[in-house]
Amino acid sequence: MRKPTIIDLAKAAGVSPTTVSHAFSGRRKVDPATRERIIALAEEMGYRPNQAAQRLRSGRTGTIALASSMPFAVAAGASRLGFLMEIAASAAMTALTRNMALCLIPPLAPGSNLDSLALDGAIVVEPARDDPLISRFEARHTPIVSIGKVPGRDDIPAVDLRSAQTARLLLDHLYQAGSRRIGLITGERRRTSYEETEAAYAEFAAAHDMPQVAARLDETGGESLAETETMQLLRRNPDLDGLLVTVDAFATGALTALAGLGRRVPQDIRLATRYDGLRARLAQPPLTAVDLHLDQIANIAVEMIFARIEGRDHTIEAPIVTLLPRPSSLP
Amino acid sequence: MRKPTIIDLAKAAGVSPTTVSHAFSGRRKVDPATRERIIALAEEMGYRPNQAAQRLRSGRTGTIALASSMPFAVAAGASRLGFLMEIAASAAMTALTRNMALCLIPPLAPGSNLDSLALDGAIVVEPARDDPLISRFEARHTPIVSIGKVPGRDDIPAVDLRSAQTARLLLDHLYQAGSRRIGLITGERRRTSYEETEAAYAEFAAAHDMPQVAARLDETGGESLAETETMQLLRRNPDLDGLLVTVDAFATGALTALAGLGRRVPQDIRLATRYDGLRARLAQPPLTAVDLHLDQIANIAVEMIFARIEGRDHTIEAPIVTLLPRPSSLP
DNA sequence: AGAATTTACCAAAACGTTTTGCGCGAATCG
DNA sequence: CGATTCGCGCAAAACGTTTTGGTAAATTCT
Repeated sequence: MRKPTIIDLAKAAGVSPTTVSHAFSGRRKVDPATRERIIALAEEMGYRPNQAAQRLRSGRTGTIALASSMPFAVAAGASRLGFLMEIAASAAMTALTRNMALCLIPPLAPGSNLDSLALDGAIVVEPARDDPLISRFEARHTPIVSIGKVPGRDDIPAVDLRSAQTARLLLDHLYQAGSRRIGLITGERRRTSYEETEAAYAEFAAAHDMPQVAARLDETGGESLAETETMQLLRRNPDLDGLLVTVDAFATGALTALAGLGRRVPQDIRLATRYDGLRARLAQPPLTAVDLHLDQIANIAVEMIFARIEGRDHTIEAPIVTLLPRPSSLP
Repeated sequence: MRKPTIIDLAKAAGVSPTTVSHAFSGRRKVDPATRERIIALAEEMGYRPNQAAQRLRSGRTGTIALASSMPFAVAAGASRLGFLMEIAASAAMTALTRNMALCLIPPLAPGSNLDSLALDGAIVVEPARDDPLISRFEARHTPIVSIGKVPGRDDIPAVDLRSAQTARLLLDHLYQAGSRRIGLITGERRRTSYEETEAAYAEFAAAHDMPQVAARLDETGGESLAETETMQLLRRNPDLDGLLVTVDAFATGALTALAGLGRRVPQDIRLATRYDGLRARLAQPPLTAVDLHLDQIANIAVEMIFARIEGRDHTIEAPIVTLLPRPSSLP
C-alpha cells in the first residue's frame, strides 16, 4: 500500500508513463480523452508526483530564500517580529501552494554558510544601494525578486512598495490635520523607501513653502537612538508641529521623546509612520500608518520569483496603499 | 563547470562512488586514510551531495511542518505575529542547518490540502486535548513533536513549556508585590499550559488560604472579550488586587478594562502575563511576564523531530524560565 | 597450515520523474 | 495517388544518491 507512482498510474490507465507525464505537464499533445481519464484516475488513486524525483530530474531545489538586510534590531528585534515576519508568513503560505519551501536567511553573518544551501531563487526585502545581499545572489546566478526596488538597479524585478505615494498620503494627511511645519526622520542606509520618501518630502516642502527639517538615523540604533535624535531635532526646531517617521521603531522612540519634552500628541505635534505593525497600533496614542498590504506584496513576490525561475518574466502591480488614520494625528 | 557529483569526486579520489558515500555517511567502514583523502578532496572541489537525489533515494522529503491550533486571532492576529512567529523564526533557522525546510501550516482550514503535502515530521505548538491536528498527523503516520505537552498523551514527545513553574513564578511574584486576592484568566480550550497553570493556581490558593477566582475565555474572543469579561470579574470580586492572565492578548484586554474601571496598575491591582511578546512590552504600563526562551524551545523541538525522523528517540530538557518583572506588578 | 573472520573496497540496482528520439496510422497536400 | 505532415503514444536514457550482495586480500583463530 505504498504511494502510487507514475508507473502504477500509467498501468492503471493503460498508457505509458510518458503519456502520464505529458498529460500533467502539457509539454506535448495528448488526446483530451486519455488526458481526462488519466487525471480522473490519478485523483482516485491519490497519485501525487514525487517531488524529490521531479527535482532530481529538473535540477531544481524547490527552495526559495527570503532575505533581509535590515539589522535584526529593526527587522526582527529582540522579539524577532514585525515587517519581515509578516512578509515571511504570507510568502511561506503562497510558496506552499507552489510546492516550494521558503527559507528565512539570517541577516548575513559574514562568510556565512549561505553558499552551501541550494536555492532556486531569492526574495530580498528592502535592499539598500549596493547591498551585499544582492551581489551575493548575483554571484551565484540566483534569480532575485526584490520587495521594494533595488536603488540604482532597474534591471532587477521588484514589487514596488509605493513609497512615494505612501509619503504623499501621510504628508497630505498631516497637513490636513493642521501641521504646517513637518519634520522627517528616515534611515541612513540608502533604501528606495527612504529615497522616495525624502524626494516626496522635498517636493511637498517646496509646494507648501515649508522649510525642510530632516534626519537620517542609523538603523541599528533602534528606539533609543530615535528618542535622543528626536529630542535634538525638536530643540533645534521648536516650531515643528508634525513628524513623519518611516521606521516604526523610530516612531515609537520619537513618541517617547515627545512625551519627555512635554509635547502633546496630537494637539501640539502630529506623528505618522509607515508600517502598520503591532508597534504602531499599540503605541500611546496609536500611530497613524499606512496599510501596505504586505500579505499581497509577499504573494506577488512569490509569484514573480516563481515565474522568473521558470524563465518567464512576469511583473505584477503592487496593491494600492491606504491610509490608516489614528489618534496620533487626528484632532 | 557544473557542480561536481559523487562520481566526479570518486574518480578524482580513485575510488568508487560507494566508498565516497560510506566515507560521508559512516554506514560502513572505510580506511581512515582514504576517508580523509576523500573529505579533503570534497572540500577542495566544493562537492555537496545533491539533496534531491538523497531524498529520492531515502524517501524523505526534507520538509517539516510547524502547526498551531490556536486561532489566528490569538496566534497570529491581524498582524500575523507573536508567539508562533517567534518560534517559526528560530525553528526555520535551526532546520536550515539540518538541510530541512520548515513549512508553516495554516490553522487547519477544515478539509484543507494538508494531505497533499509530503512531510517528514511535524512540530505542533500548544495543542489542546483531543486536538484534531494531532489526529491528522497520526493518521498519516507523520512523526510529531509537540511544543507544550499534549494533554492526556504522554506518549507523544514534547518540549515542556514548564507552565506549572511559570505559574508559580508569577503567582509568588504577585504575592511578594503585595497582592493577596489574585484572580486567574486562562483560555477555554484544554491546553497543557492552561491546565498546569490552573492546577498551580489552585495549589497556591490553598496554601495561602485565598479564594479562587478564575475565568476561562474563548480564545477567538481576543482583546475585546477579555475586556468585558475582566469587567465582570472585577464587578463580582471587587477585592481582587492581582491578576494572572496567561494569554497576552487577554492581558492587554484586561488592562483596558482596569483602566475603564479606574483601577490603577500596579497600585490598586497588579497584573502579570506569560508570554513576553511585543504586546506585553509595549503595554502601558509594560506587563510583567516570563522569558520562556522560545528560541531555544524551537531549536530543541527541531532537534527532537529530527531525531525522531531518524528513528532515534531523543528527549531534550526545556530551558528554565525566568521572571521579567515590569511596572505592571512593581511597587 | 588451513579455516574462519575481518577489512577495504566495488558493481549494480534501485528511487520516480522528465525528456528525447522514434514509430505508426490518419489526415492533408500537390 | 504518392509524399508529406500531424497527432498520439512508447521505450529508454538520464538525474545523483544510497544500499545490497559481493570479492579479493589481510588478519586471526585452532
